[in-house]
Amino acid sequence: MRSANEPEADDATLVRLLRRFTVESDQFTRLFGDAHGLHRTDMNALVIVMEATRRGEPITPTELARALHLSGSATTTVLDRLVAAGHVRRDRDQTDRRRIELATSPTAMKAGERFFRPLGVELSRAWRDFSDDERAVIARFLTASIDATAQTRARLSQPRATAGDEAP
Amino acid sequence: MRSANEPEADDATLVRLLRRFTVESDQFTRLFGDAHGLHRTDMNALVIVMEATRRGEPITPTELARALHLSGSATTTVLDRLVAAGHVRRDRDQTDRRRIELATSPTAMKAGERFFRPLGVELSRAWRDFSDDERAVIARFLTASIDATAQTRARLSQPRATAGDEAP
DNA sequence: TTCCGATAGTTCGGTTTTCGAATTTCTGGG
DNA sequence: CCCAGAAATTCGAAAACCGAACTATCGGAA
Repeated sequence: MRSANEPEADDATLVRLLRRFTVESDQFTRLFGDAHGLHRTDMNALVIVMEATRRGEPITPTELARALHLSGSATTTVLDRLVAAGHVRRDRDQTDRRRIELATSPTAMKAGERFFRPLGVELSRAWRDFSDDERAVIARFLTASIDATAQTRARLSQPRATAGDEAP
Repeated sequence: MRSANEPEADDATLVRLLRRFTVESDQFTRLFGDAHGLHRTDMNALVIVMEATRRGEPITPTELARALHLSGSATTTVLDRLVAAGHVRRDRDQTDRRRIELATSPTAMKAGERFFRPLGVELSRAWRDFSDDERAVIARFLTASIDATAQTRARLSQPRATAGDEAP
């Protein structure tokens, strides 16, 4: 289709574009936080709890702490803020009464949807001209990039053996 | 090329993949911060200063504060930390002696390159099978997504007129 | 059953980050 | 020369975060 007339997209260009997208995306979510009196950590926590709620697998404070790379005590205060603001509810697990299941309130869910809807609409508009084949290419690209990043991170965070042996 | 046998990539799927990439990318940079005793804000600041230095357009503390969405005083202490750690240098502008130009030290630059090199290598490996045409599609997709996000953000942060009029 | 170690979550005191309000130094015009 | 404004910093005060101690609960073992 379009080999000439198109700016060449070498590896460095793709990296640059991905970086620009991540910072732009970050700025957008920060806008939501500013509009609702939530700073970065609260935003991240709310998104994670929302995602878990929507998926039907409610998250616990300990799991949230791990996801946020935050201490347990700091996570408690984060949840205190979110609960005080009416965005999150703490539900005790009845089978194991030590555990607590976090749930997002319907109002917070609605607020989030209302805020992110315009972005979804605009993205859909920006993507409407991509064919199924092109979408498949893009999905393949993103999946490969995610896997490469996760794999490199796992390798760098676990500099166990340099080669060969695995099992004890 | 590949219409069947490929998982369908509708809008929701692409959004999900983009989100997964941003969080994965975030985790990776956080790993660098942990390895060098830098928390989130210091990392962000260092990356911004690095980018400006590499581009040959050194950034000032005020611009950095705006980029970080941070107050001026907080930015000063961030810079104090980065300077104390030997990562950043403050150079007074000679033509306007009020201003200060930030510059990253060569050691910090090298450390950053050494750390992010493995990721670049892995990404290049993950992307090596994409043709020039496919890369063009991906670049077009990313550019469109960046523009859509930036445009939506600008619109939501400036709810001036609902329709029609622009110029005074 | 009762006891004990482990687990989930919170509370508490202390350190680090961030902010808003001065303060200092410098520029550019009137 | 003088003054409004800009750039960066300093100075308390408020907020976020952490590590350790604490409470409540579960799951077995004696």
